[in-house]
Amino acid sequence: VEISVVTSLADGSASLRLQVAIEAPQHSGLDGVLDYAAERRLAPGTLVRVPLGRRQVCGIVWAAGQAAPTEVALKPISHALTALPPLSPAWCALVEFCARYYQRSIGEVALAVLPPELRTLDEASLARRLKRLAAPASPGAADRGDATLPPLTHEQQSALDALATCAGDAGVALLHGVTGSGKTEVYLRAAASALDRGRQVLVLVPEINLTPQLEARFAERFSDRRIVALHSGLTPAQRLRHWLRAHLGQADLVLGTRMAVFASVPRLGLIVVDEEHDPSYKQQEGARYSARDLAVYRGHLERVQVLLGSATPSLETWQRAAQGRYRRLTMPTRVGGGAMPAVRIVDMNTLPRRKGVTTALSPPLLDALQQRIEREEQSLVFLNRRGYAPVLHCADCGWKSGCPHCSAWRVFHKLDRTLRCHHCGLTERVPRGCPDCGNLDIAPIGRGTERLEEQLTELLRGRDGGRPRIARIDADSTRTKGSLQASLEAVHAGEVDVLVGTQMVAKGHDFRHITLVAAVNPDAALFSSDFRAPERLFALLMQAAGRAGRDAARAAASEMWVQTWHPQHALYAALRRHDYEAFAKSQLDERASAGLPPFSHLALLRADARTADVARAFLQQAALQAAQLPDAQEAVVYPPVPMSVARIADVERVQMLVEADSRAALQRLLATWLPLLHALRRQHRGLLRWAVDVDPLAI
DNA sequence: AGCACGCCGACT
DNA sequence: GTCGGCGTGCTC
Repeated sequence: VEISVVTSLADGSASLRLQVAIEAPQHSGLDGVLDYAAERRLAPGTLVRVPLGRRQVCGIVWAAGQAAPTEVALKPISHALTALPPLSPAWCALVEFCARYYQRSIGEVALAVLPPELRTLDEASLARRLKRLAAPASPGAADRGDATLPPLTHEQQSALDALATCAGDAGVALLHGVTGSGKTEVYLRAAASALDRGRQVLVLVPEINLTPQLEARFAERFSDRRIVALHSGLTPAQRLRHWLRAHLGQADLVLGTRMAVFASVPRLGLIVVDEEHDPSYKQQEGARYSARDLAVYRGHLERVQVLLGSATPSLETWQRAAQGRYRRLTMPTRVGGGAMPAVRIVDMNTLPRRKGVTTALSPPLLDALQQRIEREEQSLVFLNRRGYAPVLHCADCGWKSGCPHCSAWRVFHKLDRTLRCHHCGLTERVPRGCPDCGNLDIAPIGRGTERLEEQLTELLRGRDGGRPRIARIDADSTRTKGSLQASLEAVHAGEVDVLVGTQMVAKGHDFRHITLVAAVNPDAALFSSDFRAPERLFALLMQAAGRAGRDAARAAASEMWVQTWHPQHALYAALRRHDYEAFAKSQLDERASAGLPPFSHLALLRADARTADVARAFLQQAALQAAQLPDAQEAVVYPPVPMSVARIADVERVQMLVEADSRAALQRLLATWLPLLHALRRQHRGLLRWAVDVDPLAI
């Protein structure tokens, strides 16, 4: 910690100079920590309030090298929140790494990952909240008996044995277990071991929706321990309270979404990343960090074990395990010996063609669904597209329901008779007739979950001969609080015959009575320009398949149906055999020959502007600048291209791919290049913003 | 990002 | 004559 004495205050009194990370976005140009004067020494990690321009902002005392000399007279710190224990050096190191790696300012990252409420508190209200937290001791160590732990399978036992041999050491383990193999039990036992050593455990899940279920499992097992959740669904007050409990060491288990990787945890003993392959771990705005990658780094930093779990690991993780950098633990069979669902590929080409219907529900699938209803079993029909139909169309004049502000169609939602743009949010009532020619006969093209629900209601019969009981779960049906929970409970209670949903239902939920899962129209991802689309599709379908037959007694009869126009595709062949390893190998071979990740490292430079010309010109200039840099030879900068949705809310979006053989080379280039872009920006009138995405997931 | 300052159109 | 539009620039 470098704190030097300065004597430049107006009244001539001696004072300390210290560095403070403050909340200032990347493009503000304030990329470093700022210097302030203080009358006494403050530990790094202490929360402070400081003047910045004409306002007061929250800051964190930062440990850093020698302060850069500055001409600006130092302003004094307004006050320090010393009631709060300072953030640890390890926490600061994690933030610093994140800022450097993802090319954002330290202050931006540090303040953005604190609970918003904490940034606004003054000393008095902080003291009040801390006092309230201090009151109740740990929830009575009443029923601590580990009486009824479920027996472990051999696979679970050997995974845990392997973890135990290096417990307390740093190191990453990949727990590769098929759906239903009991990964959660391994998490629970590994957590128990860390808790017994007096440590805290951090558990990451990809989606908010999955926290209640996992939280319940942990709460049931560790009834004598305090568990807190950290995710954006909490009220500001809850989030602050939970964060403080973690920070003060009162919470033994911290469970949350990607933001939780930054939880301040003084006695960290284990990090679990469930469904480590899930794209939701990548933050998509601001500092675009990967919570999974940061978890690995944090484990390394704090010398604790990191457990990455998945049935379909990301190829990056798989590759590292193959290289021996991660320890691989494999659980290839389901608990109770249940079989994986038999995969049936329905060749849509062989079905009689009906005019205008391209993605029909095939008769064999409808039969299979009907049979499940008769047998009082449940089915899940998966379609990754919400709304009634993706576009409306006028057959007379050719009008389509485009969004006036985006290069995208507006989706027809029949339930509330609206046309909605899923990109900018524009929502209007469906016009009575074609807006261009007045034709009253405008028709939906394609199908979303609303329409699928409607079609299934028409085509299936309930067990009593009446209407089938169909539930739909997607972002629309779960908008109001508690509605997802209510729908899930209806499914669990057997009040639903067929569950229709988007990927929201394919992930993680433990349905006991589902014996058939169907993917109605998954083909689009096979021909996406995004090289990761097949990996995502395979993971999603494997995960969806895993919803079937979770009750071992019914597993033998469970099936996964896939309707496709490309039944010979290698992805489906691998899916049919539940052969992740073969799929991963073929994908890695393709990636290797194409020089794509994990065999190269990517960054995307994005530019947003009112016109595509301005955005493109900025990126072209930026590419020219990059070519001048000493590290230019180590990277390839590709020409700018419009993003797949080129315009959103009247903003044109263009991006440029940067590729390098090594992470270090990419980092070197970005570190020297991006500062130049702050200056370049000023030369491009009409450029709204630029940003870099390191290790982008979608390109 | 805020929050200033700064120079041009429709109102009391 | 002012209120206010958002362009430009600065914050230790």
